[in-house]
Amino acid sequence: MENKKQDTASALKDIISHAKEYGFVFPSSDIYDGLQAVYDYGQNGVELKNNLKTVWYKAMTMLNDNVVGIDAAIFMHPLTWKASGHVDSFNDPMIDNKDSKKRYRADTLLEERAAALEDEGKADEARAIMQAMAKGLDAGDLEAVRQLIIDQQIKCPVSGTANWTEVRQFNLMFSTQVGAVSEDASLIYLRPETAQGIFVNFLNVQKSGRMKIPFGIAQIGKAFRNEIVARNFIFRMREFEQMEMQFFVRPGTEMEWYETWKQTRMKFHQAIGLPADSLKFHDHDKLAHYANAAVDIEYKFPFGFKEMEGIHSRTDFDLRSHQELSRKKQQYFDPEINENYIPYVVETSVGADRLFLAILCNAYTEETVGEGDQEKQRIYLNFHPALAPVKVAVLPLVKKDGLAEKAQELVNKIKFAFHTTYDEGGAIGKRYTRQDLIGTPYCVVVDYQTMEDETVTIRDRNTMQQERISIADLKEKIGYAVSMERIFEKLLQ
RNA sequence: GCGAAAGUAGCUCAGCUGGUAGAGCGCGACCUUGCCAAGGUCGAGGUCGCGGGUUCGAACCCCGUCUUUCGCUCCA
Repeated sequence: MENKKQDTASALKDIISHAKEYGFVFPSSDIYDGLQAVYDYGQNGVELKNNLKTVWYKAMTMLNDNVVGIDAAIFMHPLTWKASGHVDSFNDPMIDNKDSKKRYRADTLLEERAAALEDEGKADEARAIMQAMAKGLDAGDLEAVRQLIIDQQIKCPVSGTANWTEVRQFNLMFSTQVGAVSEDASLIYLRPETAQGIFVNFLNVQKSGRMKIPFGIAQIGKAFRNEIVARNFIFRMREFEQMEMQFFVRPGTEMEWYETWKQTRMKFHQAIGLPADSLKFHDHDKLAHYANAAVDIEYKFPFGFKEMEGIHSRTDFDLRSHQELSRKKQQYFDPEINENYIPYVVETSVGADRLFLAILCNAYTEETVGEGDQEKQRIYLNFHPALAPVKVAVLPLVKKDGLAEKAQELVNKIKFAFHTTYDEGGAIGKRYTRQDLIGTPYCVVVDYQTMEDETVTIRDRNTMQQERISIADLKEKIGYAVSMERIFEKLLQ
């Protein structure tokens, strides 16, 4: 058990090192020692991530003729977050007990105290507490709130002590100001989820696109949460990217669609190369304020099975809430049943960065090749060819005798069809390894025979086997293998 | 947030009781070679995370701080 923990810890460390060394993920602002829970994608990481986003977006919008995309702004009207429940849910003054390590809402502790006093017939005292607390909170004077808790000798119900930390305002939303003059400026939030951009555009899309229920709106975009604790590399970041689809359905049919999307999404993860036994559903015991059913798709990360995607039946919570606050009807007239209603919503929401991490962890392969004295450790990234950052590396066997020029010529022939790289430095074996380490599925070598008969060898990353083929067939052969169509075919099965 | 460990070259790390910085790999140029991390020569690259303190002198001791990893905690 002890060993296993060490193994999994080092597995993640190896992947983090590899990600940095080979240009996938760098700590943000690295030269300034990084910024907690913020990361940048490097030259290979951005290719992989873009491929993931593309395959998701196409799987949503091209494979389903009733799903369309949008790209909503990160800034939204502040009332959006009032309607969604984020403003109320995430503005709590919190306090920790140092002995029990339990965290409480400071206002709740004081309210309970006041209620207890009232029961004892000390209504005046109770009122004084509530007034002092309100004054402190309104003024943002958290130290006063803490002092109040200490003065009242409120103890932690678990540890029974009054050993409290400072009171801190926990707000998961980042805020900033819109407007150049600060007095005129209004507080605005960086969106903590992309979903609301879809909800507020529901009618715009439905009317302009003449969409009929059921239909979906898909979106990829950044979201921001001021996480208290961020852990596990890019698993929980302050700035992250979501790939979301909100599917609008007739009330009463939501559970069928919930089931359908559950299965569809699981199939997707398997189609892009994640093994079935590393994926599982995890039903939520405790439902969020907006949901009547919720399940996570979890992936077996080196630190355990963790949420990668959430599928929620959100009822009409969001649209109804927006309707109330905006006073604009969010209804759909269903011609089939001749009725107006606020649609129910089934949401699929996957973290692009989490999916990236899952794909990277899954791809990282250490294997022993050769036997006896020839035995060697080999590391490669086993990406689905359609996801790999670089599809093919063209390598001249040697630099001289015109082989380099011939190889360059070949690069120019294929580089517009798929991401191609050229490498002439060092021994051929080293160059194969360089490509293995970033997960390039194919290496094409120009050798002396090429000069005579226009054939090259093509080497497969996983098997290391080579095959000699004609240059004329190269584009088609590689193009077929690296196309996302192979993934879509699996989804349609 | 609490507790633990770590931070030295691009990477992995060594560096003794405090005495002005090392290896392997990688990287660049050239020579040799030519199908799975080849050999040789030369070279670039570090105010030892950062800031203080102690000391004649600090990578090393002390304090603070930042970052990362791990365990709790938290996660609409």
